[in-house]
Amino acid sequence: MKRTIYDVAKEMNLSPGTISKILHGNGNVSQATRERVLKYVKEIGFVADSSARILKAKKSYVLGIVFSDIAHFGLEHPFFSSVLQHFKNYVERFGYEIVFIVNRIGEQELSYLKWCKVKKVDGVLIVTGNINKPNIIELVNSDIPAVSVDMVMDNLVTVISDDGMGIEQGVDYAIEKGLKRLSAVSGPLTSRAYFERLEAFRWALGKHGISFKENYYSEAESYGFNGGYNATKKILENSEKAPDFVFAFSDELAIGVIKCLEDNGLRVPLDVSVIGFDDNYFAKHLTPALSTIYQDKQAIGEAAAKKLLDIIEGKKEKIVKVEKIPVSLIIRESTI
Amino acid sequence: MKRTIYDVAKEMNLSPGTISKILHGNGNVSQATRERVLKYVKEIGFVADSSARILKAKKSYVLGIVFSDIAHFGLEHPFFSSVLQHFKNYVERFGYEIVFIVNRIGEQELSYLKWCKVKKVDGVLIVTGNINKPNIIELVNSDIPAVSVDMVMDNLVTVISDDGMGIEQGVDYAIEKGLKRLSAVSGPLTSRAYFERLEAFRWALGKHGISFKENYYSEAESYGFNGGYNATKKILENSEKAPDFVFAFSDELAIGVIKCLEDNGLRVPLDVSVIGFDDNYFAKHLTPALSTIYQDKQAIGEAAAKKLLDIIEGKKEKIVKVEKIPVSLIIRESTI
DNA sequence: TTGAGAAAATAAAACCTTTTCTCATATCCC
DNA sequence: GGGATATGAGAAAAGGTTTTATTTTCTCAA
Repeated sequence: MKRTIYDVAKEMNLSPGTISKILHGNGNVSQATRERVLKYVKEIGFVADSSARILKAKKSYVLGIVFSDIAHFGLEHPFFSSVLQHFKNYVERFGYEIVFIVNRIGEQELSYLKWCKVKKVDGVLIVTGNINKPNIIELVNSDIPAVSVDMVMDNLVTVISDDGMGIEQGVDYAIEKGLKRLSAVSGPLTSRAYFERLEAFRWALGKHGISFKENYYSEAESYGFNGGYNATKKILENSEKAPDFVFAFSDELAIGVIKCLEDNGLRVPLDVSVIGFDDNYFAKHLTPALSTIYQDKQAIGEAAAKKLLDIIEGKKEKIVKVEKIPVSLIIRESTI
Repeated sequence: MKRTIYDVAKEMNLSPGTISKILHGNGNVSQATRERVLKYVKEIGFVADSSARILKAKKSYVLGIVFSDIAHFGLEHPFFSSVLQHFKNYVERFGYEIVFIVNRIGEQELSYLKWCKVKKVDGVLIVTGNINKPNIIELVNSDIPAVSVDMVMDNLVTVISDDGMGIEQGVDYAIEKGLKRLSAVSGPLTSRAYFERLEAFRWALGKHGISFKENYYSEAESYGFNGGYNATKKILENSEKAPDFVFAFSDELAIGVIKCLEDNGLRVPLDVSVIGFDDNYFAKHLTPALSTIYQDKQAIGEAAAKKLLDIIEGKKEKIVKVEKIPVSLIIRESTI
């Protein structure tokens, strides 16, 4: 009962080629037949077979997603999954669908790039903090349109939050409130975002004439709660006077930071103010509700989508290489 | 520079058919040539074109995911995204990949079923609380292998948490602790899970000789924080004596419940104990840390994957129609 | 009426596999 | 040694589109 384009052609006394042109191409066909065919096609609900189309046309309307090993969070990662959701929504409006890139097909193993070629994906979105995988480097340097979120590389178009802006806002706020002993807890610096936030933190201190003190800073050995907790412990141990402000470079870290502070008899925000980074959806439900830097996941996802579609459609010239999405400081209860 | 199976055949002095058989089929070919070809193929990194393969073989090794409109959460939904992650991990081990089903291809709109046919997906996973969409019903009643999580329908294989077990454990615990005025806050009953939890709650009360009191129960008008908050308010207003236990049928609701309780001068857990449902990853970081029913997302995702692959591979007989995954009670600080 | 040129439609090749059927060769048994 | 059977490999069709080159049809001016 499944119809082919050939059947449709027969039923309409036309050739398959004409039907094809009407459905997808833009060759010469009269307005009259075009409308007639469109009407009929809609009526019988005909849709051209996808694999045959891809085979011949070498275009799939499929976008590959590299979404791997993000701190072993995968799809559950609150930031990346949100970005992906908005990316998905955006591209679907333009008839694209998304599929996760894997490194095998059936029994055969292959590189990401090879996979993309074999699948004829039109482009890829790279969502990962992990920059140094040969698989990804190969992909980025290929001719496949690619956009990344949160990962900066030569010749790779990227959308990121304006980390510098966020850090500056947080530090400015602390200064404004008269806080003196500003400290910071970063995630592993192998991640670009953390690295950049640390740089910005140094810079922002400098702006206010404060010198960066090693003992008020600690790099967590892991991303989550434990990382934040242990890093804070280290700061407390290494400093005569406890800090009165700690900038946690992610909300997850912040939870650990606060817990550690409290375990050491310090009250948040009375004794020390804490600011996180992300504004994950649980931030507002913590006690105290977490002050944090809001990252606009929707803007990021959509900007990445737009850029990727632009590249695919050949509008290369108008694409700026790295786009920074503004962030904003949200003050809740974890700061004075 | 891209090689076809025809090129490979030529280079090895064989026919394309033979190469194909070696790579994927299982026809008659001698061990010697098989090994020779396999070696060469690996060496040059040849992989057969996907669309041509799908076109001819009518099998795609692609699994469609219906993942729509879950309370407008999408991929960010902590429960479903986790289940999906584990599903994905499992099927990838067997050479399958996943793609999100959408309701259009390029410019053309189509039903989920049509989409699956056109794309030749081998099976679908339905991840949604929303049962009554014609699109989904049509899909379920088709000949496409389907498995769902959290959605029970005739002739649909399903994997769910053992909601009854969870509720019973929670109620048992409350009774054991001597709590007397047990109340419950449910999410919208249009969702099967909530409906079943409510049934179980009634039953569990009965088991202990307690009658279900309408004024100690409230159905939230939405899924999240606000839903829980307002539902609790209603209970407080409708009852002479405040409950000393409230079973929130999700962690998200529980946050609202606790907030409302506290806003009304009731201390958790001193005055009233609260138990949630899910054990989302933020549950342990709330204050007080939330006691809750742990749902095993990994077991659910993997069971669903296994079932789907079984159906696809024709092992229909050995499939039980609805599989309930055990849950467990986790006591933290929100209960006495 | 004719013919040039534009517009519309067609025919057929190409895209790259898989699979069925057939053929050739090797193996076996009496 | 000869017929029967197994085994390995190939030829060719089929799968359903898109696209290029070609033909047919139409329009309009001379």
